[in-house]
Amino acid sequence: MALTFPEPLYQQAYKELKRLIATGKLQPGEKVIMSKLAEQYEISRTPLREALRQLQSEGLIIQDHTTMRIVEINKNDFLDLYQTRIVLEKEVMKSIVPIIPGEDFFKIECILLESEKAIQEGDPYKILEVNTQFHETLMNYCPNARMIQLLNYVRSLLLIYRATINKKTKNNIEIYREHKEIFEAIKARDIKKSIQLIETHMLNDQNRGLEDL
Amino acid sequence: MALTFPEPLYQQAYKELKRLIATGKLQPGEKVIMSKLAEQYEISRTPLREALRQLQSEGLIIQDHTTMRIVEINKNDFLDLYQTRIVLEKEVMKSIVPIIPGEDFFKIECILLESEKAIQEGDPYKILEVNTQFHETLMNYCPNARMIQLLNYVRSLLLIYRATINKKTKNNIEIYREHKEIFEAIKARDIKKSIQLIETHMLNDQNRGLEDL
DNA sequence: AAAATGTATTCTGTATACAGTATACATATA
DNA sequence: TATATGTATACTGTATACAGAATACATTTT
Repeated sequence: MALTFPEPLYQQAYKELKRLIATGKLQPGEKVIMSKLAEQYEISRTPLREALRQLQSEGLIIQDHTTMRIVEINKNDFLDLYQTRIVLEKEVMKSIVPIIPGEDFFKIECILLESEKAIQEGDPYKILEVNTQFHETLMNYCPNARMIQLLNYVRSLLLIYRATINKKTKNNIEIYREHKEIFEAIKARDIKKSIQLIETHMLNDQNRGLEDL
Repeated sequence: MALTFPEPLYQQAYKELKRLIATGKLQPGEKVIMSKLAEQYEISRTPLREALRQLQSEGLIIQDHTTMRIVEINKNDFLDLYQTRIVLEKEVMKSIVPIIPGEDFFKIECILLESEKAIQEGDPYKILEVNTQFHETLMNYCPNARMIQLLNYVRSLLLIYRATINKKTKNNIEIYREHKEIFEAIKARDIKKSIQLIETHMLNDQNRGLEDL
């Protein structure tokens, strides 16, 4: 039996803080007081600080001389992030369409089915999760690990915005349709169309988000 | 008189470590022993660890269970980074060509003149510096701050490779010519050509680097 | 001599202590 | 009442202490 080691606290703290930001428990612009957080989670400041530094270098937290804050939401930045995301998503799409193994298509079909189910059940948390899964599954076929890393980075920054963006059922159905279309183009190995569809999907996503900023 | 505060140790350490990596003093694959480094720089492990975590989240250092190492050089990764860089550089070029103010052209011309001078003097350190300046100056006209951030990130990872790549005089002249061509296209506000030239320049750069890997 | 075991040493992860800086609040001064 | 000053409190940056875990090396066993 292989013993499993508990994850170090600085990693746990990192994940937890990221979750707090993504779910809006830590609001944009909010002061982050190390000692308070440490006390709250009953860990010392040492591992917590390491977690915060990581978040800082990811741009989720900014430090102004000595006080840390959750990064502010701002429409321009949102647009910048989406513009960047689009460039990367298109390039990723270009690379994956020819190489996704045909026998893996059913996996993606399953995710789409899950998505349909989640929408019918009206479970907003699950919908978000499955949608994320759709993109992540596709993305991971990209042979360029650095491109994936950057895309993940941009997506993680967009989490901050996601926390404040309302989820409407109308949107969820739209998103589902767009995902399905993208998948069809991929299955047909149609690179041009896949790229065009992912771009449209991203622009729609951007506009859906923009309504709430 | 405005008093100036000493930079915190974790930031100083961060910069210093990055420098050590970029100059090859810390070799790719080398073990990073926190306690040794702390002793060497006569600081405690606490701020050092924070610096290391930052470098880790930037991908310059990787941790394998409990041991940290400088990230390994590897041809595939080098190509991945360049592919990513090309995508970003092209997009940046697209956005800056129409908006660089005409009255700023002389600034860029100055950099090119500096470059010429540095080549004649055969000062390899200055050549590198001026070349870097050329790209950074252009880049900073891009209104998308996030795109710049990502590009900086990719370029900072490429530093690891730069530390091991030989600089040949022949290359420097080639690079200078390519820069000059790019600048001419920008001055002519020729977006298509500028994009095409930056792509060629990047591919050449990649191949010049590849020779030494 | 090779494999297994025990032991010392090194290193990491974490908590805590302490100094110095910033902030907040009360009190004094105009 | 508004501004300045003093003082307590809170917070950060850094060093250090200590408990495991990993590693290296010596000793025993086969």
